[in-house]
Amino acid sequence: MHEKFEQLDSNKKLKIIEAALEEFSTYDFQHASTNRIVKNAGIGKGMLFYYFNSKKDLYTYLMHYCLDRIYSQMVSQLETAIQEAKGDFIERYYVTARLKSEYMGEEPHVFNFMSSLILQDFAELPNDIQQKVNTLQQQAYDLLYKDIDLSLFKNDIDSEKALNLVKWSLDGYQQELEQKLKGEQIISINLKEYWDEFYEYLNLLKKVYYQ
Amino acid sequence: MHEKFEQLDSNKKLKIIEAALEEFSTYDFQHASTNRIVKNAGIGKGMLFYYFNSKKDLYTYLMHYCLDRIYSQMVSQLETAIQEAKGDFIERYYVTARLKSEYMGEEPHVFNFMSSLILQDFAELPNDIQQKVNTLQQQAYDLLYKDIDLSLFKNDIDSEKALNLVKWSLDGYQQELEQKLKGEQIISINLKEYWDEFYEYLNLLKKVYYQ
DNA sequence: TAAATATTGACCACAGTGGTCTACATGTGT
DNA sequence: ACACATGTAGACCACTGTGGTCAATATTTA
Repeated sequence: MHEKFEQLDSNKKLKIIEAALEEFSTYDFQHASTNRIVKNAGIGKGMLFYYFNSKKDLYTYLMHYCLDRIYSQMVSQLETAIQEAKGDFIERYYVTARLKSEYMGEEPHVFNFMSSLILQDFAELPNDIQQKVNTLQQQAYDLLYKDIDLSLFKNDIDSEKALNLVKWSLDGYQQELEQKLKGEQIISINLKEYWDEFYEYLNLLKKVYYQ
Repeated sequence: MHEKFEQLDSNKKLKIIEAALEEFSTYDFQHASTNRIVKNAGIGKGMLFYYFNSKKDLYTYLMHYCLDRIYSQMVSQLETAIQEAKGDFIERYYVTARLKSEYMGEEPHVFNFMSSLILQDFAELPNDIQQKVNTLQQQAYDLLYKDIDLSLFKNDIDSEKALNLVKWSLDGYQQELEQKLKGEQIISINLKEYWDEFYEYLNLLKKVYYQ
């Protein structure tokens, strides 16, 4: 299908993919512009349609590209990280959030594209894409929630609700962190500071929810 | 400036405003289409430019319209709601979240437009708009955080961090609720169920953070 | 050197743009 | 009944941008 494109020098390939991902993250399919994509990718208009049959073909390629990439990179990492956290849900969610943050730093285009994808009407996506997304979400969910040690929680609280509250708390901190980092330059010293602060919140959560 | 528009029958006025708000919530200023606005508002193209000088003029009008509306409707309600909650931060945040949800149900177009507004680069907005937004945010912040009774919290926890954790927890629940309500028809019975559940979460939060 | 392949961007027919203006409908005061 | 002001629609304008093509070239390969 895309032999010509796959045979390309990987730098050039990446540049085209990133330009396209950025365009499709910013505009929905209809309003995304192949002209802007080729301009940002630094290639002539003709090449895009030499590699891909159509705009739709490119879009479909990108969906599979991102899903496969996330799958191959995230699942194994998540597996080992969660294994280390054992049955401690707070630790589990912490390492998950941290992995997510790191991935967002490494591959922002992939991340943003996937974010905009799942915001769309799920039913409009091709079946194979829907299936891949479902599989991925199911796997992540299983890893996070299977064999949690509920005995860590205080006896007199509803542990199911407590799990949600922990989740929302850490999601909230993460969102705030993202917002902060948008404003300033990302200096790794600051970053360490933030992760330290994260850890303090973690300890507070353990203090109030665990016995 | 817009005498002709203001003199309009209020139903017609509202229909135009809502069509425009929806368009500007969906697309950024450049890609919003006056053609779609007049089509959705059910008026001829000429009328829009009879009421407003230009697309930009309409956009500016909408920003002021929404800010004034939110200001006049929210601030007083928030004031009395928070007074009832006294120094109890968890109660304060609960009533705030509830007000926000109710407003979103009543005026979704205004709400969505404002959401998309503040996601933009703040610096690009006109100065008077920036000022209005700042005033509004400051007032809401003051109402929420002034004279909180910190003695309600357990002694051995960092109350500043606890405030954030409570905030993130309730934000998280609210977001999940919104997502759920998008899927199904909004039946007021369900809605009651959700607010009851919200209250259970509230009690759990009080149990773990308050002494 | 010739053939094969990679690459470009001018070009196409067309869709959509913000905004104008003419022609007509409706109302108002006499 | 009429004249005049105001309200309204949408055809129309010049223009920008669209996805996609293709003939012309540059580059690689044999």
